[in-house]
Amino acid sequence: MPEAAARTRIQEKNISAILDAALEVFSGAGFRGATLDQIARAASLSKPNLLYYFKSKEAIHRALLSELLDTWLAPLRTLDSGGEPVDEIVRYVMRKLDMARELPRESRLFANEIVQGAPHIFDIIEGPLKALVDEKASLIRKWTAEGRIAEVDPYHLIFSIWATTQHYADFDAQVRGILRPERDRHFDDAARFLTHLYRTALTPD
Amino acid sequence: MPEAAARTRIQEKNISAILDAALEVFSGAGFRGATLDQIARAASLSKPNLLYYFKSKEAIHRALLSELLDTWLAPLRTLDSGGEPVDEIVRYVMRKLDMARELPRESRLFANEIVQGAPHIFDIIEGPLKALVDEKASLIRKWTAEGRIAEVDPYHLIFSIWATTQHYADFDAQVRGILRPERDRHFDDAARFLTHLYRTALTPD
DNA sequence: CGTGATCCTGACCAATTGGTCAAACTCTCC
DNA sequence: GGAGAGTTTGACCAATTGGTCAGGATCACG
Repeated sequence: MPEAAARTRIQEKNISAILDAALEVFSGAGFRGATLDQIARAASLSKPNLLYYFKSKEAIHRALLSELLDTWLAPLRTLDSGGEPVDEIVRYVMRKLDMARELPRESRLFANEIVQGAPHIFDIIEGPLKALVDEKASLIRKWTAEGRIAEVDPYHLIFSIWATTQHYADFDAQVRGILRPERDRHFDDAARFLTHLYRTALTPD
Repeated sequence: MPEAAARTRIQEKNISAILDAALEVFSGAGFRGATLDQIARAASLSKPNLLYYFKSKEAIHRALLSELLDTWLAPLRTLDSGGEPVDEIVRYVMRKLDMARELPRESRLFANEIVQGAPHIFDIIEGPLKALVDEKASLIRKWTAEGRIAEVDPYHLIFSIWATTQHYADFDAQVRGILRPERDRHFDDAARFLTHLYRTALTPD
């Protein structure tokens, strides 16, 4: 890939076309399931031209993951010590659910990666992601200690929020097969259900 | 594959070796990520010998999925109208969580399949699975109507149970990366958390 | 023990796939 | 408008992969 520092107009356009195409293909087929030909076709470029911008399939994948990781974790970062704890967490759930609706490809990209053992991002999970989760977990523990939310394991609370929200993107095929809903209708129902679930479980007795 | 009706001792042994090897490989790499060589090696057979028992890679995958589907859905089938509703559902959650611990490969096999759009089992999802879920959803609705559990959308309740429990198998790499726990310790914490989550959310006010 | 069915293998094949390269084309900027 | 950097491509390659096949080994059974 040409230097990021000074990008041509053409580079700008093609690199973002490639990343978008790669997101489409990788998220639908996983790393090994995706082929350079598919990505090239989706980006309307020839295969050698792809490899002019990225030196390998791996390089495209790596670039995609690191480009999207920040976006993906942004909602958790905004979990803040100001505000009413239960509201704060329910708001986080709603933001994550919105992301599952708006960015299902991104969700599935990470799902594919992690289901297969996170071979390309395990160091990020153990490092920066763990650090972020640790930080938010102790915030939640503080809230518990102050009696402002019910006593729950903060790590498993976070896991359950990830699981329940991302489910609607990652397992979309199953959800649609069972509900056969009109477009996106079920997200509203999911929002209502999850609000109830977390509000009742977190409100201190 | 030779007739199921009358199986040789050798067939019995090799077919189950193949299916076990295939479970290992497919669950870790997805359908396209898996290769016949890997499966053959894991089963200690030659590749042509694999293809003596199953006529294609697809055939192995199909056989695996249909063999495991019943096991996988058994816990939902046992959700029964007898007994206290909240206990009944919490018991279902615990059984699903046990399965994530005991049968993570099976969970990941289905996860891989569904994340990638369920190409091989969409008809099963729309058919028998939907029928089963519909049936249990109306049981839950009945409980709601009788005031024996809180008012919740039964479909999204079931989705959330699948999501939260299977998460520990499917996203194991992430869970381990963040918790770094001693072997399986975190399943006990998860059980406690999920019990609290569903008990409080489902107990009628 | 022999014979037919079952089981197994090495050699092979065609298609796909990630990747290379030299040559040609096109843009930018003086 | 021309020189040099930047961009694109067709032809090609080696490795991998799913699958075939003819023949040989082994087993069950009368």
